[in-house]
Amino acid sequence: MSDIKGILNDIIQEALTGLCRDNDIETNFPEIILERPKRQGQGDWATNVALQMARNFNLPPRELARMLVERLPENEHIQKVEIAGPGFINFFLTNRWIRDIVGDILSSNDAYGRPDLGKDRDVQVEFVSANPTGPLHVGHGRGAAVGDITANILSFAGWNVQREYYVNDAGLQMDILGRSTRARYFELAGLPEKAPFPEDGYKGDYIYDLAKELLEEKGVSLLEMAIEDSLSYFRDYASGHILNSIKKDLEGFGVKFDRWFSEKSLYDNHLVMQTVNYLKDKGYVYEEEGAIWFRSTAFEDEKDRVLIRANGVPTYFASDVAYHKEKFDRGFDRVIDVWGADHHGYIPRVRSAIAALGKNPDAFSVFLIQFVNLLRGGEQIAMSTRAGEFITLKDVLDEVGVDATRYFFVMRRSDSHLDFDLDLAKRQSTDNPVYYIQYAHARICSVLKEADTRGITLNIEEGFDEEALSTPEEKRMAARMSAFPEEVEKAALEMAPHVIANYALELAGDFHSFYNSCRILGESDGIMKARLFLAEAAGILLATNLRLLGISAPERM
RNA sequence: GUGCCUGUAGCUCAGUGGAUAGAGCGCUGGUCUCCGGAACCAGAGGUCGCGAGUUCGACUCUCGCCAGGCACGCCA
Repeated sequence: MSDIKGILNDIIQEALTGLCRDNDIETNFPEIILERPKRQGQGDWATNVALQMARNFNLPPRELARMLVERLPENEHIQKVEIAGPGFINFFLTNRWIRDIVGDILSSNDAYGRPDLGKDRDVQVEFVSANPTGPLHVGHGRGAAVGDITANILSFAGWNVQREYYVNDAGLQMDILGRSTRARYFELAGLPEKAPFPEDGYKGDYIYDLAKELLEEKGVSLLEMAIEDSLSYFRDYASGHILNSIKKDLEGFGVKFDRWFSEKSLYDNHLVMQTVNYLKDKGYVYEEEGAIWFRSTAFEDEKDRVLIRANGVPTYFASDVAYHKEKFDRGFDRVIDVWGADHHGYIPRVRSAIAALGKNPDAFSVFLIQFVNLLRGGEQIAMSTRAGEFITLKDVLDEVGVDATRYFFVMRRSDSHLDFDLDLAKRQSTDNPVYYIQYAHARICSVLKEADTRGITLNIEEGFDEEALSTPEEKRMAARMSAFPEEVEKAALEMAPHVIANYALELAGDFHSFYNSCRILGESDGIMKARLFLAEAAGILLATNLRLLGISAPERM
């Protein structure tokens, strides 16, 4: 491996330690910070260590920098070292690192840049988890994309990832769904007065569709059914069908879950009551005004929470506590929930419950997803879930396609609002970042293919002349490629898929600049091969990024 | 009222203690005899919401304001 940063770090460390010893200064100095200067003329790498240490030495930073530079040993990677600005030390490298980085990428291929953060530990990512009471809307789509891509990144980073969807198929909402469907069925059968539509019912057209299906399948036979039987029949029929279409939508979006976990199963297996009793045994439960409370204020919540209502019905929170106990009992080292940002107030009580259950709340993290603002031609599209008027995920997928939809959902930090412009997303032009990235990949494939048809053979084992790569565009792209391991590590640690989305866009931009200013085929053999290897490495990296994003990497467009 | 998130170029956003704050779109002006012009280059455009503080150094950390969003149920 070529770890130029590590090499520089060692050299500086050594010089600094020596300098400290000679001057009777403590050698427990802070970590040496090395970064890539943004500006040209400031070298390939730079350190501010002289600025940080100047006080310890009681010297002006520039003077300390000079003393440090004098002590730096010769190294094949280093061309020259300069002191700049207030006391930065800038390193100008020989081209050796470019050969190393390109060689690494070509030999590691799609494994290049894999950080071993997970060390094969188990992590569960639970996301989407929309109630089966209606189709997935755009907000769920963002959660789906963020969850799925985060899972991809964690998996790439060495975690053993399980994707799970929590199905809220128990409770009051299900009954309302059943009554809504039943009311529409009676309405279509011409008897609306016999089953009035519930006040808080689901008004979307999809309920009519379900009722129509039932009329076609079962005729009017359900009109005669006793009310208790018919309610559960309509409820199960509606939730079952809606869940199926949710599964189909997600599949069409390229999102595949390892497990669909039913809330109802928690009740069927008595896990909810067992969990409440467990907390009771530990002394975190008390009764007041007829309800059973969890003493979450013993941990980090601002008020205690009801587990069992006065009417004997458990709250949603009760089953959620049971669910999280179940998750940890399955042995995950980390548990990640992806929620809509409107649920943020819920975090302290769940963390409290996890702590009360004797689990480590720091092994649990919640990933909040902010709202999506859907635009068309710059104008916001008005939506109302209550009135059943909203754009569904499927609508968006049908209109703009999977690749662009996935990209747009993760191009911004998850905790900030997202403007999603449908017109921009489906535009197949330079404005659209997805096509920009895919186009770079296709171009690379095209050049490599053209090289092949011209009978040019490439074998990285034979190496190439890195001195043939001399333009700023080539170095810029190579530097970007060498930064990929840090970027993917950052994306994994911070669970930040937008880091990958941005990186891919920047690398694509570097490639387009390079391609435009550097002729490849037809140049002298040394230059041509060096550039072909460079392009091939960029292609591998673009493909890796697109794979992490779950976006296709076309060879032709 | 309390808590959380956000405030950076005309617009949408990157940037979690370093040098002259970046990118895309939009605007202005350029670039192909040639490997894919769905591309590239250049220019204009900023009191980083406001004000203090910490620091050699602050868009970044702390505190206080201002503005927008969200949450504060025996709803889910």
